[in-house]
Amino acid sequence: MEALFQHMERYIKLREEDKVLLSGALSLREVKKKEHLLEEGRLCPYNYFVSKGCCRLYYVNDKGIEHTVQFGIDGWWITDLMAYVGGQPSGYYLQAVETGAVVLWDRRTEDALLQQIPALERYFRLVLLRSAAAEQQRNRYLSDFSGEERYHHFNNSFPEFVQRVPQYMLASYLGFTPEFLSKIRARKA
Amino acid sequence: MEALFQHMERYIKLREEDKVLLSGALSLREVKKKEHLLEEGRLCPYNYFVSKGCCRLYYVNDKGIEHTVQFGIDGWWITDLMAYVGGQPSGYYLQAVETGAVVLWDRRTEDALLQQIPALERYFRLVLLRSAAAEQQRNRYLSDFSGEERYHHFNNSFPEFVQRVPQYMLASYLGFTPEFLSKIRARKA
DNA sequence: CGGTCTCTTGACGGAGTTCAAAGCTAGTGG
DNA sequence: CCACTAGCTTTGAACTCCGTCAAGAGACCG
Repeated sequence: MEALFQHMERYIKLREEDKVLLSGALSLREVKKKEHLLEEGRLCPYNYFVSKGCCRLYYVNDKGIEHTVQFGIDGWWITDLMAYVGGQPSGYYLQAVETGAVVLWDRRTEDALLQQIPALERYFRLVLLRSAAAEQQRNRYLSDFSGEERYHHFNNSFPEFVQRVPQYMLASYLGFTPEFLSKIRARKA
Repeated sequence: MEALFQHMERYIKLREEDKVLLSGALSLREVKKKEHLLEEGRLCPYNYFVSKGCCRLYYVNDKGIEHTVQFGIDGWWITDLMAYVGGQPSGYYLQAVETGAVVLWDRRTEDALLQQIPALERYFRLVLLRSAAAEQQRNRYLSDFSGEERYHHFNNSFPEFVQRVPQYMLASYLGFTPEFLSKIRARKA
């Protein structure tokens, strides 16, 4: 929870009473490695702030193949936005990649909190601005680079992160099969 | 400009004085077909509201191939978010696909306007929420469907829009070459 | 240890690209 | 209002990246 306050204070000022309000309204949830926070077909009234550890958002296509669409590490928000906004059943799974903790932001208490702490409107606007910008960037990498280029680029940009996740998750995030990732690595060695 | 007010009023209430403030701070710009609002290498201190017509955001890769990353029709915001947020030179082009008009939202007057009309924080939060959700959706289509499936899906979803844009733009948006689009169409006929 | 994930390796196949050339369309100026 | 040109679309052949399938080798956890 403290991690969330710190994150918020990078963008807005929080008074002590705001923190009290937030502490009362939000809940911190510990998650074990591989545990699911959301599964396909369920409603998703939450936005998740990764306080500690690492989560991933993925879906399973009709051939049974997993596709990771987002990793969320410490200090990122992550959720199925369509299901969060629209209230329909989700088409995604949200899973803890590592043991850690998330803060649950509940859509059903969102309006009340935003009224009591108007600065949060600004906070979420800025957070969304950055995540939309990141998505735009990711789209560009996915469409412009070859699989091998994406791997090397990602590997150079986040060398420590690559060690933290299994290769099949990384492959599905980078948009190719685990077999192909294995072949890239064999070439480079 | 009136189109923008209507869009804002779908999410928040605007007082007459707010509209006066906005009218003074924002500018409406007419654009001719094929005209560029932003070019690679330039700064991008604007967010663009498409008031009438259709714009597209694209980049050119090192082989000289254009990739359309977003279409913005009436009632959508469109810009290079990285360059807008970060203030670096843009890596994108923003071009009018049809003759029309856009409203320019200037980052340099953003803070002042948001202070004078706090409800706008909420408006932009909700707009960004929806556009981030749309990007998440688009990512899924791009990674999970074959080129041919994407074409048919898009064609069924937006049959009237497909008529409005040249095929090479559509192909680059759907993630394949104009030649391939031509072959899909030949198969179906 | 034993079983279940995870990673590697190789042969084959297919979706989509590249290159080149020809046909078509639409905008522009005379 | 027609003719010309530049840009857009079509078509085909060769090629490539990467997926699929299958089988085996590690690696991790109870």
